[in-house]
Amino acid sequence: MKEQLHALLQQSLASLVVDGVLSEVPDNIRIDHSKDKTQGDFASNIALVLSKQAKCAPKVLAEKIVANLADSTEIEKTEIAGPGFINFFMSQGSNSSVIDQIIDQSNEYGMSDFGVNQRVLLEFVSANPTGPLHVGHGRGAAYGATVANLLRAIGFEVDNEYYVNDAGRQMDILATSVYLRYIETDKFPDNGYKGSYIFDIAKQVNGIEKFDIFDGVSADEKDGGDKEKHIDDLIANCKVLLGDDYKTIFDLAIDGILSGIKTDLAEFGVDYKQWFSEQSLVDSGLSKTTVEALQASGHIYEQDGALWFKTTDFGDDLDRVVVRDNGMHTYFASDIAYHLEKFERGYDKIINIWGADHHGYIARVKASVTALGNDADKLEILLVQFANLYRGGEKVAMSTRSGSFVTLEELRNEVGNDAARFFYVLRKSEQHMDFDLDLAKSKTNENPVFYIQYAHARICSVLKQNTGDSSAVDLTLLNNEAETALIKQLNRYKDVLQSSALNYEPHVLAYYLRELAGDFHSYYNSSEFLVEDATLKNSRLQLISAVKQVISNGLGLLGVSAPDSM
RNA sequence: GCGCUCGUAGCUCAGCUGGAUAGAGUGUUGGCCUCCGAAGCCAAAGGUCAUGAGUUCGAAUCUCAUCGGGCGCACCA
Repeated sequence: MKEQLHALLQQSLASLVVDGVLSEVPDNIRIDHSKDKTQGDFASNIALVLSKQAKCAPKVLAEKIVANLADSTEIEKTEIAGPGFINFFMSQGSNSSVIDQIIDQSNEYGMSDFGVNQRVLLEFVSANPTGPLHVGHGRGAAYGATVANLLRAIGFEVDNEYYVNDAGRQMDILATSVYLRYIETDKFPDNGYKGSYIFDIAKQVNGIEKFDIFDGVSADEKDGGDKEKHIDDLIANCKVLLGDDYKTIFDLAIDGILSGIKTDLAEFGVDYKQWFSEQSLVDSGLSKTTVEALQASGHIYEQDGALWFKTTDFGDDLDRVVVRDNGMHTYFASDIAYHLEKFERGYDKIINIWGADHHGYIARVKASVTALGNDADKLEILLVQFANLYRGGEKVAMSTRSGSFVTLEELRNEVGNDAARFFYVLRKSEQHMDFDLDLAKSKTNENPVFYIQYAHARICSVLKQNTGDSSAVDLTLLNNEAETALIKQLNRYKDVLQSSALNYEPHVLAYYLRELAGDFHSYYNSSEFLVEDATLKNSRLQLISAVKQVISNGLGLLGVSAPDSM
């Protein structure tokens, strides 16, 4: 319907170009769903946009545009309003035809082929496997999974990926922490992982000799020493004394934590196509050859014994080290290789979802992409802000270091997956959010998840009570205020879905569903559905069936269930 | 200090690729169940869109400055 209006406007503008009123037809003609019913169903600001080009007042131009519009049975009337908006009032039949479309296409309704034949790589969460996911990761998980769903709904082929940082020092600290819990010493490094999950992993270790790995190590911070050096010494001792057994502990630690993360995400409705190992980049030699490639193209220089990548040539603030003076590759070096590898897989679009605290890394990663001859515009980095938890009106204190954080699993158990998924995407991703645990748990009208689910359940309940023949339907009977509003809302769904997806903004869909549910609840209170007149009854049931379908489809994309009863 | 980001109703937030009287929820106040699920509906009150300039026919939206909050500025990952 909107497409037809678009074509009609384009035609009209083209004829005005022939008449010499306009010099050219713009390629971005905007048509919006009117926010107020007195302004019709659709509105265009095109006359305001082009008034300068036409050298006449917007209202005058609007009249010319309307006069040149071809006749259409879909349009009941047009009006010029305000400073020069053109308002389109569509015929009732044109508006209500959406109901049939929704019923026909059922679960598929709303989908489109906008992104057909385009492949997207979406990397998200990618938390270090040094402990269970916490509520901060949960937001990235919910956001990423929903963005993937939205993009798929409009035709993109999306591959979800989790980058596993299984190489490097943090993993050694993890393994050493596990070993220390295994030998049950009362000494523990300041920098070790202190969480209770370390004990659980340590319990699975058996048959490995218990050495005193504190022999000869430098002092820890609490004893006036350097905590970094202290733990590095412990790791070194651990490796030497344990020999092959070190790898056994190491693998046990990472496998244990990673499988926990996988289970957690799967239960949260978040699925991955691939878990990409950082270590695999080292093993395959790609990390090394990537640095060599940068060297060959003259982007690397040596200083103080380290190799620096001249990212400032590509807009970064400072140059960055890729190989340390001890010969170790930095995390950044792996990241360069990883992104190169991503580009080589031939995706049309590569999206990374990062915690907002990593925003400082965007410039250097994009620099590396450009330096290696790829198009950095293909790489989009979306940022997700932290979530603050509130319970009983008080902010829940969290600190990763001390191990006192609320895990994603605890959150899911406390508020349920539906509420967690919905609350996480209810706010714009780059916006700080306050997550009110009490509200998410409440089964009252304060809770938007239940408000929407309730609308769905209510419709199911009504439909269940219907008896009799349902063949006689006349959608033109749906013309009271509540019905008109509801039909108008249904007509918006496809556009909402598309813009929500293209802008990576799930909250737009979440807000829409709340509005749709609200319009339904109003309708429910103002009109009776199961009336004597069979044709009217069937028509109303068709309408609310369509509402039920759209709620179900929309919630599905958000990863939230649409129960028949609650 | 430099960079990024945010500042909209008591509270939590939409609206930001410039457009018509700035919107929801919650909270407050007052109404609606002999009727399909009251986990609902209706209504009222509530605003210097942080502040000040600028661009424009038109600014919550774009530009600059100031104030205030968050984050980032490692040969860590």
